[in-house]
Amino acid sequence: MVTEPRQHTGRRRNEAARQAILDAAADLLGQPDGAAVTIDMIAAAAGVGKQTIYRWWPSKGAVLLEAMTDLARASAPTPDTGSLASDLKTFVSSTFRAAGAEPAASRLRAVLAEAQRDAHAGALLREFTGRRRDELHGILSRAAARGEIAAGTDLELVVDQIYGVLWYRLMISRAPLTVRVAGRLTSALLRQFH
Amino acid sequence: MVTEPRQHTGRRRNEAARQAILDAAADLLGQPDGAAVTIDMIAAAAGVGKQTIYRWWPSKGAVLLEAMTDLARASAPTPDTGSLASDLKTFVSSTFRAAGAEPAASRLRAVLAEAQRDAHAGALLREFTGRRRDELHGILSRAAARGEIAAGTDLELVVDQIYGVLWYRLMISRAPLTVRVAGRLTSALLRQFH
Amino acid sequence: MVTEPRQHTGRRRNEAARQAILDAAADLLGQPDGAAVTIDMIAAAAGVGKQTIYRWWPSKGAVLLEAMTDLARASAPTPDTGSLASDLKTFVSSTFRAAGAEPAASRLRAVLAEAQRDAHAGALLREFTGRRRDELHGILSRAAARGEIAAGTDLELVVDQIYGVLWYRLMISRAPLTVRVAGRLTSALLRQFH
Amino acid sequence: MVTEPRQHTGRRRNEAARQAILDAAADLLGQPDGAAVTIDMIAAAAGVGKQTIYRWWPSKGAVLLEAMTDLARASAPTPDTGSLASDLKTFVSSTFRAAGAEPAASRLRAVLAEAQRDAHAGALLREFTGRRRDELHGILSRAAARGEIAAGTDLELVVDQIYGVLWYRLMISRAPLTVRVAGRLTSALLRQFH
DNA sequence: CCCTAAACGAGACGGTACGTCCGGTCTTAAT
DNA sequence: ATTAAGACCGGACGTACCGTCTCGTTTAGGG
Repeated sequence: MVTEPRQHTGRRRNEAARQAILDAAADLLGQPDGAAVTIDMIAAAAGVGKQTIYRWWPSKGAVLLEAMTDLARASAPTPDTGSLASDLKTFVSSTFRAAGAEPAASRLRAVLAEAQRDAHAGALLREFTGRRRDELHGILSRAAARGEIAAGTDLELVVDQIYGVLWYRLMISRAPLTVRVAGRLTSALLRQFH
Repeated sequence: MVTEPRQHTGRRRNEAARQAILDAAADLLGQPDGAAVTIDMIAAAAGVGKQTIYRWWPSKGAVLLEAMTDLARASAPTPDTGSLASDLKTFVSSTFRAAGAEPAASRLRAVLAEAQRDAHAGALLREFTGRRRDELHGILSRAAARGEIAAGTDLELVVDQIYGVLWYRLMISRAPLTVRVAGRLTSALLRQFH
Repeated sequence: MVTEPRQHTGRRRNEAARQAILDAAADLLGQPDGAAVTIDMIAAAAGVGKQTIYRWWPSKGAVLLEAMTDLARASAPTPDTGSLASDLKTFVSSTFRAAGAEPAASRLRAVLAEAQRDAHAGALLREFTGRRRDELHGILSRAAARGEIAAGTDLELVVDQIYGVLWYRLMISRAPLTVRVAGRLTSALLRQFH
Repeated sequence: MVTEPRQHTGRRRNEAARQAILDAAADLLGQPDGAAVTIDMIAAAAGVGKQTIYRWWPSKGAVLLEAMTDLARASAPTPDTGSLASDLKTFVSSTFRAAGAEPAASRLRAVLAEAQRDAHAGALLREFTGRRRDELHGILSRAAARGEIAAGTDLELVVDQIYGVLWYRLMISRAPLTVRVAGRLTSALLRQFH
C-alpha cells in the first residue's frame, strides 16, 4: 500500500496518521493466511514511524483491538420489534454471519490470541465483547419485562451460551457459523425460556 | 530442578527425555502469572538440548498441546447412571471445576492462544477437544435413545453450548466456572430438550 | 565489564556502540588461551544486541578483522634514515616484536583462521596485510632508487620472504619471533641484494 | 557416493573403514568452494558411524590432518644431484606446484584453519610440516658440507623463508605459486649463501 | 562348536553458537 | 509538540555441528 505523503499537522495529533494506522492494522489482520502481524508491518503499511504508534497505544495488542473494534462499530442496530423470537433470531443470525465470514473470522482469531498475552488487549477485548453483550442483554431483558422469559432466568448465562457457541466455533472447532445454525440455537433457547 | 543425568538409550528414542520434556512443559504452562513459555525454558527445565525437542515435535505449540493432553488423560470417567439430569450435571460440574481452577485454567488459556498461531497446535487442540466432546455426546445420545431428549434435537449444538460457555468464560470474560454455574447451565439445557 | 548505559543517537549510527563492539572484540581476541570468540560474547561484553553487530558487519570475521586492524593502526611509523640496512632492520625488528608477543600473536592466529572460512574476513585480511606490505615495499623501493638493491630484484618476493617468515612462525612452527631472528633475516636479505 | 556394504571384521579394526574415512575426508577437503567439512558429512560419505571415527581419532582436526598427510605421502623424492642450485630449484618448484594447485591448495587452507582451533590438528600439522622441513634441511646441510653455503648460515631460517612464502601466498595473499616464482626465490636464496 | 569380546552402522542425545526476527524505547531533523 | 525514520537492547527462535552414548549386529578367536 503506497500512499502520497500526509500533511504534517505540527504539534497537534495527526488524525490522518491515526486512521492510517488503524486501517493498516485492520487490513493486515484480515489476511486469510493468519500470518502474524508485526508492528513494523503496520508502521510500514501506514507510512508511519513506530513511535507514532507507541505514542498513542500502549502495545501492539491495543492497536489490533482498536482496529478490530472500529471495523465492528458500523454494525447492524439492535432490533426491537417487540417479539423475542424475531429480535433474537435477527441478532444472532446477523452476528454469526458477520463473525463467521472472512476477513472478520481471521481478525477475531488473531485478536483473541493477542488478548491472552497482552493485558491491554485483554481489557479492550473484554470492553468490546461487553458492548455486544449489552445489546443482546437488552433484547433479553426487554422480553423478560414483557413476560416472554420466565422470571429468575439467568440472562447472563443465556448471553454466554450464544457468544460461547460463536467463539468456540471460531477458535476451536472451526465449525460453520451459518444462519441455519443461528436459527437452531435461537429455537433451542426459546424452548429453554418457556 | 536439578536431576541426575539420564541414561542414554543409543539410537532409540529416549522415553525418559520425552517425559521430562512434557513434564517441564506442563509445569511451566501452569505458572499462574501467565508468563510465556519458551522452548529454551522447557529445554533447560527438562535438562535437554533444544534439538531433542525439535527432533520429535514440529513446533512449540505441539509440545504444549501434548503436555496438556497428557495431563488431562487421567480425568474422571464418563458418568452413566441412566438419568440424563444426573449424568449431565455430574459431567458439566466436574469439567467446569477442573478447567476453571488453576493451574488448568492458565494452561488452557496459553494453549488456546498458541493454537491460533500454530497449525500443529490447532490440529492437536481440535483432537483433544474432540475426545472430550465425544464423551459428552455419548451421554446425550444414550439419553436420546432412552427418549429423554426430543427427536431431532441437534446434539452437537448442545455440546457447543456447554463447551462454548466453558471456553468463553476462560478466554474472554474470565467469569467464574463454578459448580453453581454448571448447575444452572444444566437445568437450562434440560428445558431445551423437553 | 559493567558500564553505564550509552546515550541513544536516534536514527543515526551510534558511534559509541560501534567502538564498544570493536573494543570488546579486540579484548576477547587477546585472551591468551586461544578460546573461540563468539558473537554472543562480543555482544554481551559490549552491552549490545546481536542485531547491532549484524546490522553493520556482514559476519563475525569482519568484526574481528576490523577490531584487529584498528588496534594495529597506532603502529610505529615507517623508518626512513636513508640507509636500507638500518631501515630494514628497524622495520622488521619492530614488526616481529609486535606480532610475536601476546596478545597480538593470539589475535593474529585467530584472525587468520577466521579468514580461511569467511570470505569477508579474507578480503579484510588481504587489505590489512596489503597496507603493511606497502610500507615495507616503500622502504625497499626507495633503497632500489638509491642503488642499494640490484636492478631487476623482485621486491614483492622480498616482502613475501619477510612476512612469510613472520606468519609461518606464528601459525605453524610457533618458533620465536625475536629481534635476534629479525636481525639474521635482515642480514641474509642484504646479502641477497648485493 | 554409494558403495556396497563393507565386510565386518569382527573384533579387529576394519582397515577398509579406516581408508573409507580418510578418502571421504580428503575428498570433502578438496571441494573448491571451501565449504566446511563436518564429521557427519565424513561419516555419511564413508558409510560409517560417527563413533567409528571417534574410536580412532581424537577430533575432527586429527582426521583431516591425517587425510591430508596421507595424500601428500606419495610425493616426489628428495633430489640429490650434488648441486645445490639444481636440488633446491627442483624441490621448491615441485613443492610450489603441488601445493599451489587445486585441490591441494583448498586442503591446506582448511587444514591450517583447523589447526588454529584444534590442538590435535596443530600437533599433526607441526609433524607434517616438520617432515617436509627435514627433507629440505637435508638438501641444504649436504650443500653446506660441500662448502656451497657459507658456514654460520642459519639453515632453519632459509627453510622458513621457503615455506613462509608458500604458506603466505596460500593463506593470505593468494598470489600464484608457480614454477617461475619458485625459480626466482631459489636464485635469491642462492645469493644469500655466497 | 560355542561364547565372549571388540568393532561396527546407526542415530539420539546434551550443549553451544549461529544468524534472524520482533517488541518496545530512544533520538534526530523536519514540520 | 508531533511526525517519519530507523538504530538500539533484549531475548526467543529454529538450525547446525561437536563429541558422547547406547543399541543390535557381525565376526574373530579362545575354551
